[in-house]
Amino acid sequence: MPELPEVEVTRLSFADRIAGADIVSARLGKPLRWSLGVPVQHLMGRRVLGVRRRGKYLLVDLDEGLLLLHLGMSGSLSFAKQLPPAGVHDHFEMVTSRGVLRLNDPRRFGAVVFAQDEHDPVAVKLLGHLGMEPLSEDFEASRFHEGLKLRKAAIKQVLLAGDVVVGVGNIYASEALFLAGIRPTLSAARLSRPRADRLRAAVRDVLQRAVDTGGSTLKDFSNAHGEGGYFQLQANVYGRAGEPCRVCTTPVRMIRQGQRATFYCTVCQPR
DNA sequence: AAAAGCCCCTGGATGC
DNA sequence: TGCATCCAGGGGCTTT
Repeated sequence: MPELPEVEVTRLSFADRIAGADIVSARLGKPLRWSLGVPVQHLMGRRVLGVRRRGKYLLVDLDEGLLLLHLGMSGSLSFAKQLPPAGVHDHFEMVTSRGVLRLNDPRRFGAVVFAQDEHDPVAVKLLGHLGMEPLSEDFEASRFHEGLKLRKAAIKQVLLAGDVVVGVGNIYASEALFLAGIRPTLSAARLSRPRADRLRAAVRDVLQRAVDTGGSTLKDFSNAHGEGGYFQLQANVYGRAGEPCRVCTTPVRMIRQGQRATFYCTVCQPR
């Protein structure tokens, strides 16, 4: 579910409010893809310093150590003074002096991991291979083009892989390629510098617009206040198989790349 | 080294 | 109504 925009929207919705909070208690539900790694008691008495984001991970900085949170495919966070009793899909909860932080994740592909710092082996395993941050200064055009040149795989799959640029998931990969006029099946290595620049701009543009509209709520995404996003309403191709392209009216085509659906316009994205 | 497949898991939609 | 099948916003791990 959550790609970079949804994770960032989530972060923005509670980071300021939880900063400075003291952890009173914590509990875990069913196992997630990765679980804490330390007893929950380890969190008690710690203070939350702030919340950062790296790719699709949230990094909750504590006065000692940090928590890596991942929302997987179906995760969402809530943060409020008070929350209803925990349901069957609430698998992590942290009571703090400023409110309760809770992770709801039906499919349990998400993760809550404690790391001593960013050099902790578990942090290196999860974050070490990640590519450039698309909305930050370090997303340099030349590095992007160089990274793509090393990859013969389809550009859509290279975007999804996250080792050249992070945060671009299945929705925004199709959307960015549409904006850039690039066919998703084209080998990444075959992108000229001008086209790589165009794609870089499209990735930034689509992700920023998605953050600004509260992310995409396809099914059940909501920020930490429980509010949904609206980006899905302006999707050009994602989820629109057979419907007319908003630019040229040609029916949008859906194909499969590595078990994932890809949507594109055969006319607006000629190659 | 890179690429392709395989899973992890639950729930909703669709079809018989 | 019941049951089977397919699909879903991710990504680390194993195998080629």
